[in-house]
Amino acid sequence: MYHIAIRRKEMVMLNQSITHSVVNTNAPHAVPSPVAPAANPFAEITGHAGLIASEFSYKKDEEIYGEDEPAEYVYQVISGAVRSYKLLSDGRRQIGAFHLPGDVFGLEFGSVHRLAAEAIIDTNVRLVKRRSLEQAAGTDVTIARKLWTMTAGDLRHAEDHMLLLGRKTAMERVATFLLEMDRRLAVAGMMALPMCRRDIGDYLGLTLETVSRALSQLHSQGVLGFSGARQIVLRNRQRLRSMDA
Amino acid sequence: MYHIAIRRKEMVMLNQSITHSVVNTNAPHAVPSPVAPAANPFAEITGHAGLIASEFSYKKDEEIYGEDEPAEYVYQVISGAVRSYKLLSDGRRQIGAFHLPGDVFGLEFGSVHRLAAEAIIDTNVRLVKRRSLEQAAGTDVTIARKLWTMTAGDLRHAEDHMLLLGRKTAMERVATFLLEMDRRLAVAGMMALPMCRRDIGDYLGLTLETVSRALSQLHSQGVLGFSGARQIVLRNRQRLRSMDA
DNA sequence: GTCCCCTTACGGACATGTACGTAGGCGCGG
DNA sequence: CCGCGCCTACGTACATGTCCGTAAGGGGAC
Repeated sequence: MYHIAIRRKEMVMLNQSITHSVVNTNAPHAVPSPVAPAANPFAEITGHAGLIASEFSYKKDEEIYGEDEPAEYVYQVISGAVRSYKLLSDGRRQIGAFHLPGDVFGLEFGSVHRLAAEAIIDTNVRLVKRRSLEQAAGTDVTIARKLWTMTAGDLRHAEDHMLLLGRKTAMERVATFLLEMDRRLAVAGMMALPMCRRDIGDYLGLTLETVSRALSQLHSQGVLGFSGARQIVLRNRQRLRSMDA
Repeated sequence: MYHIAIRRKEMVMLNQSITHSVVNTNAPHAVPSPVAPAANPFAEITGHAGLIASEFSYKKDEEIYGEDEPAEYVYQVISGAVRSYKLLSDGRRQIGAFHLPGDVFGLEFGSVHRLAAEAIIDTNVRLVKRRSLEQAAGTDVTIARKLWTMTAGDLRHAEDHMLLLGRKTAMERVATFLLEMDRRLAVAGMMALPMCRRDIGDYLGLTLETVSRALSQLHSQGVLGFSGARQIVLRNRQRLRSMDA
């Protein structure tokens, strides 16, 4: 099951490479990109180097790549959401990052992916071959710098997240999470979370029950409001910031 | 106190820059470098770009740079040990990494240090100006690639550490720590830890007491032996690996 | 010899895990 | 088009456990 999904992806992507389409609108579920080209690191890179970018779609909970799989492509979320995670042998999971529209993910320095990636909801991505990027970086300092920038951005997030996982209380973690998501995906003061409580827990190093309890407590204190479990309005960001250690 | 220490460092480093000494043996506590030039990322870079590398010394517990301070220099440990950490407002601390002889630290993509750094014991470092590295990277793709490599290495460690902090038990964390230190600083099957139990705890997201309890338990099980609290011999690495989730 | 660090014991707190009740979404059938 | 029922996800309560915090004693390093 695992391997079948991979195999299918590779075949389609091969076709896309053969057609050399800059944007393959024949890809299943392809949609127009809502990402502004000006603020788009992918566009900057492909523009500079004339790289071929394809598009692809993943259904909810579909694996994009596995841990320790060869890193053939670098991805950018067009629409939807992606989780990057590591697993322990008994199934315990740590989500290292959520990737939202505009985010680049799957960029590796080495030859394999250090984390696995799955679509949280139906997701469209743009992708380029890692080899192409590496080659371009070998001759163009601007590209090389861009790759460094993106890895450094991931490192910054990881450093902040280590502090959260190692030293923050459950309530502080949830407050941090809400402020991060508010910053990254709030529209008109409201955010529509794509991920379930378990994903949030595995991101924050908590159980889904602890996340649920913390959110309920914040709700009863009037710090946030719900419109369904995943539609959240922050009513008191200052209060939330003061909770975030 | 905090600012006085910084001021003194900056003044001495300024002198070193003025003298343009490649290796300033007049720096306090300077010692010959035990780092092999061939496997030395600093030597690779400075060799390529003809950068000026100075040396400097820090006493036990001395601050090397603070969180959010301008990142003027990039460092390499010659001898001793360094901890990089973040603090919460109430003093809770998360150590993100230990830097041992040969390790490069303090490399930032942005203009400020995202973590603070302190000498764990008396420590000698080699350092180069960040601006020089950036300039060299702007013209030399090899340098640019090297910088990316180092940041990517830090990211890999951070990703592994997020899994530890978010999902491993106390015993698993200590087992992971012991195997990491064994790999990085064991000589003749024995390791001499430079850091105290509190540092270990703040690295692993535990208290020093929990670390102590775990080590005692491993000792009573014959997995490790002590020659003083910080001299440890691993007697059963396989057993330890099986404990590391 | 002195001091700091480490160890160890005990009580307690926070988060967990289990269990169960509930609500909302979706498909199916009418 | 509407209503029903199933299913997944979410909320809540209680018992448990792991880890923490305090405190006191011991040992090694300088």
